[in-house]
Amino acid sequence: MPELPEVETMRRGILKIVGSRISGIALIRCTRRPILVSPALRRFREHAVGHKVIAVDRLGKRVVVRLENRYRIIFEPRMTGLVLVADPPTECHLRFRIDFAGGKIAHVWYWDRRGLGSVRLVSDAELADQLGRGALGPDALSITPAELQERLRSGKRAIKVALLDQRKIAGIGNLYAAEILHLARIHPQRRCNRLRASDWERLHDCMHQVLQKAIRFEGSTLADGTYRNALNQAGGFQNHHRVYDRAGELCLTCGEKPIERIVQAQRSTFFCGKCQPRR
DNA sequence: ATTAATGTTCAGAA
DNA sequence: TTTCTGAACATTAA
Repeated sequence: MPELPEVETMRRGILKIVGSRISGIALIRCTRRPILVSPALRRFREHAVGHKVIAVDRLGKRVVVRLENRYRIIFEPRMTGLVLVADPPTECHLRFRIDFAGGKIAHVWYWDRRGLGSVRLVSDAELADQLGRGALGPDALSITPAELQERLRSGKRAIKVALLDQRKIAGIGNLYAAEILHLARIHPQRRCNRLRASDWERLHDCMHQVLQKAIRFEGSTLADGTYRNALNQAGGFQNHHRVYDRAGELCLTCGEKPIERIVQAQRSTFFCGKCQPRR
């Protein structure tokens, strides 16, 4: 499930489209519900086709393709979406295609098995408006320690749940929340308003370490094998998970207690009771 | 054959 | 204001 490191890997995988001109757009109807409806498709044809890409950015868990005309194409993969430049995992869940003229990359594909994700075209103004309303908090890789503390500290929620709130901080999902809290030695059920300044500092530092390392390994491809990079290759960070999906196995850090699994906000949480003490 | 589980986001409710 | 719940979806495991 693409989180910040996976989406960052997708972004890097299509960086070579910068400077190329979009020559066409194709909607691929692979299931009863298309990823776009026809007004959106018309908008794409009107404002994206014929225009050059000037940058590829990332906003939390979204890939943002910036065009010369102040429009942006936003890929939001959610659970099973992939942004590809070649070889989809299967033909049958291809949803959308962008064609480029005169560059190294001829096509960018959007593939999505479950179809919960989206591809949207928004103007700079619309995006600024959404961000202005606080739809997304600061990105987990650019947020400062002070900002992190300021935005989360007053809440009563468990820190694990708060880290998943994209309006507070953008980019962290279920897997990386578990890994970050384990490295930071913070129990996932500790309430935000009970964390001390030193906890916030450590949390910020560990968040950076975990995310950067995961990006270096091009993200995590779990047992279901869904996540792939833009070249349809598996990531490697799953081999470095210390708690995620390891319930019952001995903690790799202390070697003394088995990893526990609990449910918070209807999602699995994994942690070590010894390395991540309550309080 | 059916049911649960998976995890992200959003709408709507508490 | 903040937090919580259920729905959207497709596929697999039990």
